[in-house]
Amino acid sequence: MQFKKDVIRQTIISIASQEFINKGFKGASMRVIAQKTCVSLSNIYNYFDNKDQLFCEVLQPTLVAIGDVMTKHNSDEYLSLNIFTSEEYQFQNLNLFVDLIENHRLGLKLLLFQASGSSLENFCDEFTNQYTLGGMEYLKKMKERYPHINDNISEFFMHTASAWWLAIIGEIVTHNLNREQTTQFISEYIEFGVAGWKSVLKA
Amino acid sequence: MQFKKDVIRQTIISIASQEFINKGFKGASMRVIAQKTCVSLSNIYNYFDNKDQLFCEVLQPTLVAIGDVMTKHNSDEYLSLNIFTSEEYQFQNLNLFVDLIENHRLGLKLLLFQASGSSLENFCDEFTNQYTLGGMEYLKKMKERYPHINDNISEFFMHTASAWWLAIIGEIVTHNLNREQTTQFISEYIEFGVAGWKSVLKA
Amino acid sequence: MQFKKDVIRQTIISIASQEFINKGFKGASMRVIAQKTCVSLSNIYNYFDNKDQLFCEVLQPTLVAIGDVMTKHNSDEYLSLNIFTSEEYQFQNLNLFVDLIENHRLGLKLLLFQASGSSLENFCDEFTNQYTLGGMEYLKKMKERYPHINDNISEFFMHTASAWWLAIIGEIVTHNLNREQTTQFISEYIEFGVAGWKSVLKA
Amino acid sequence: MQFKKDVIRQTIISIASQEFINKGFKGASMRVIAQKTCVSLSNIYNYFDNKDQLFCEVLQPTLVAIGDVMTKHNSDEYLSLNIFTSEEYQFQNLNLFVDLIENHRLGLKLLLFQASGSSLENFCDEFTNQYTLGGMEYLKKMKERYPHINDNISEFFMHTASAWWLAIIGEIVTHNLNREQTTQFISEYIEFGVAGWKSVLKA
DNA sequence: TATGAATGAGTCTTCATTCAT
DNA sequence: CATGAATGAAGACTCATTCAT
Repeated sequence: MQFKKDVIRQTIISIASQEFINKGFKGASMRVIAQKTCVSLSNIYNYFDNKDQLFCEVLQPTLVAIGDVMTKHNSDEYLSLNIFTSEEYQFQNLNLFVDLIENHRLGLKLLLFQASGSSLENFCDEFTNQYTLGGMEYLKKMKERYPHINDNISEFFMHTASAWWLAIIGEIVTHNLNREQTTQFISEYIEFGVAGWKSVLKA
Repeated sequence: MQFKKDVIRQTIISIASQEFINKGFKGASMRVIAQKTCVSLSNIYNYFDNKDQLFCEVLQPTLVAIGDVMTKHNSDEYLSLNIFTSEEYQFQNLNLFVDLIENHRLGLKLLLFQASGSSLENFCDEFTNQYTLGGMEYLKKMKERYPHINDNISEFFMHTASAWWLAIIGEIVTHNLNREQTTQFISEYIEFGVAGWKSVLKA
Repeated sequence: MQFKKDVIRQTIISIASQEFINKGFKGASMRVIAQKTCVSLSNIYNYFDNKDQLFCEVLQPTLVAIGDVMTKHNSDEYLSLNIFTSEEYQFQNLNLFVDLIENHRLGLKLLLFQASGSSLENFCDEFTNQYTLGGMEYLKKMKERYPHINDNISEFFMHTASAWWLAIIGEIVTHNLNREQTTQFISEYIEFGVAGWKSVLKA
Repeated sequence: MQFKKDVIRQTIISIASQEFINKGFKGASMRVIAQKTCVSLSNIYNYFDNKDQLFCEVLQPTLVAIGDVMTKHNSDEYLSLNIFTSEEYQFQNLNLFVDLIENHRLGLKLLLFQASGSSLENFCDEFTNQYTLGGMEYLKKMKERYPHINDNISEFFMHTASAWWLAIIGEIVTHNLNREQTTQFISEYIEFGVAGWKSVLKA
């Protein structure tokens, strides 16, 4: 029973995911999702409270994964100037993002381009803002540890840099680059970014 | 009279544009557009056949501008190896895009992120495909004119390169970079691209 | 087991009662009742056939009590002119109603104001009609026993007199008068009514 | 055109009124109202924003009439002890209420018994509260003008007295008393009330 | 040109109820 | 006895669009 329930639940999520991808949050229809899942429309509401919650449920793994990446990315072990020279750091950071994209391609697509109208429609903006704040914090700590660096960075610049990452991800996801392509793509961007920051921080 | 008609028409387009930007094609409501324009709902249909056509009309200047850029970009005057070395070319090409973005920020935003559900929802894909074909054509002509270059370029590579531009534009548009920022941004990318192509074409 | 079953049954009835009071028959939801009772929705249907029956079950004690009052009220012991003079009668009659209201405040509220949509929605009307018929019967018997009274009473008048009582009850119940207030209230009305009937019957 | 619109509007209101009377606010269905009006469901929403607003619109004349009665009832001309002795006052006051009931029988029924679930469901309570406050004010002014009266009246008593009137109205309306019956009914109550207040105020 | 009226299909969601387990 | 799953009908309401005037 519980088994079957889980199966149906997953089926709904899966079908809904496709519908949301194809039609967007607004354009997707609960009726159609029900029909394609071969489930009565009302029965969907035994599994999910409403359309928005279904959408969030579809995106939950993606959101969790993003949270994980952010947590690791902001962890103390990165708090060193090695950021700009250590190949190891670059590699880890690279894999972090590549894995995220590889495993949550659809979710990221949804989140970035198809969430309009849902409660997650501002996720990207909020994410960028948080990421920006985190970046400013990080900068402050860096300055404490390495007093010679230039920390005169505008919040706007930081914001743009944050938005940058989302844009990169959006691009990769939009054009269905495979792992290899993604890796190369991102590694180039990391190179680019590291060089940029080095220059800016005068580190 | 004709004057007034045009004014109304433009007002509708203007308001509709805002609505589409804020709510997306699906989320925007003809009723709301009518109310905000202080025009009767049915009267809108004297100016535009239907919602989709209104959306297209909103985007027409943008589509035209994109077409122009493409035309110039593919015109014969660029059909020379100067592409990779001439600074003048780079500058022209750069301004072409910067102008496009500057003048059609909203339209591009609409086209790239809010067209889901409309007849233009596949515009980006189609555009990329066409651009890819155009690129392959261009490559062939180049090979005819400069036999020593390497034209062994996969269509996939060309496709990615095409998608690339749209992504860049999307990014700039999403984050509301101003002209100066945009210029710097794109010029860096052009540098990047030119170098890339030079290397790939062994030119 | 039977014990537990009864407990659950009573719990459902109790919760349902509150829901019906707050939302009315139509507005109350079986789902909500189930949730508040911490019982699965479908299990309610092991105890009650349907929403309407649950509603009736909630009201059963009230209906029984009303029936009792009516039975006593119409019993032979009252079949005497003492009705109009005996203080004892008045007192009994008074207590009958006060007890009814005291013990079935919620039920009466439900019956009078929240039964719309249920099979009991016409209870008050039917009750009034029956009460009217009973009154006419009573009048006939009285005439047989006390030929000198005037029995030329229209059914309409009797009907109004019947409706009267329900209205009084409704009022008391609506405004949550306590026992003391209720007693005074009703006793005044009884006084009023007795005087009225005395005059009408020329008794 | 405007004529037809008004006709339809009134038809909808009329049909809706019946439906609300028969089924209550919750029980009435917009679909059914549309069908009975021979109007498409969606067209109703060209006339009324939503079900609740339709309900309020149905009740508007009644609400206005109630407001008028209250205004007159609280006007300064009544601010005299004549209240308890003048036959003229009693007559005016009587007619005020009888007219209200005569002209707004259905509306009052709706308001008193069928508004559950609508935004007017608390109208009676609020009305009673306001009426109570007004009564206390009135009492104060009376005391200023006629210092010998007893103004030691609890707000609860005043509240009950206020609720009283609504109950009376409810009763008359519920049992469809005609004008003559209503007049007698209310005149009796006025007599009752005047006597009561005289006694309480020791006036 | 402009509009108010009208519509049918559609939206998401909730309903009371049933059934297999 | 209890439940989770399922359902069809219905809920209010919105949609883009049409049409007569």
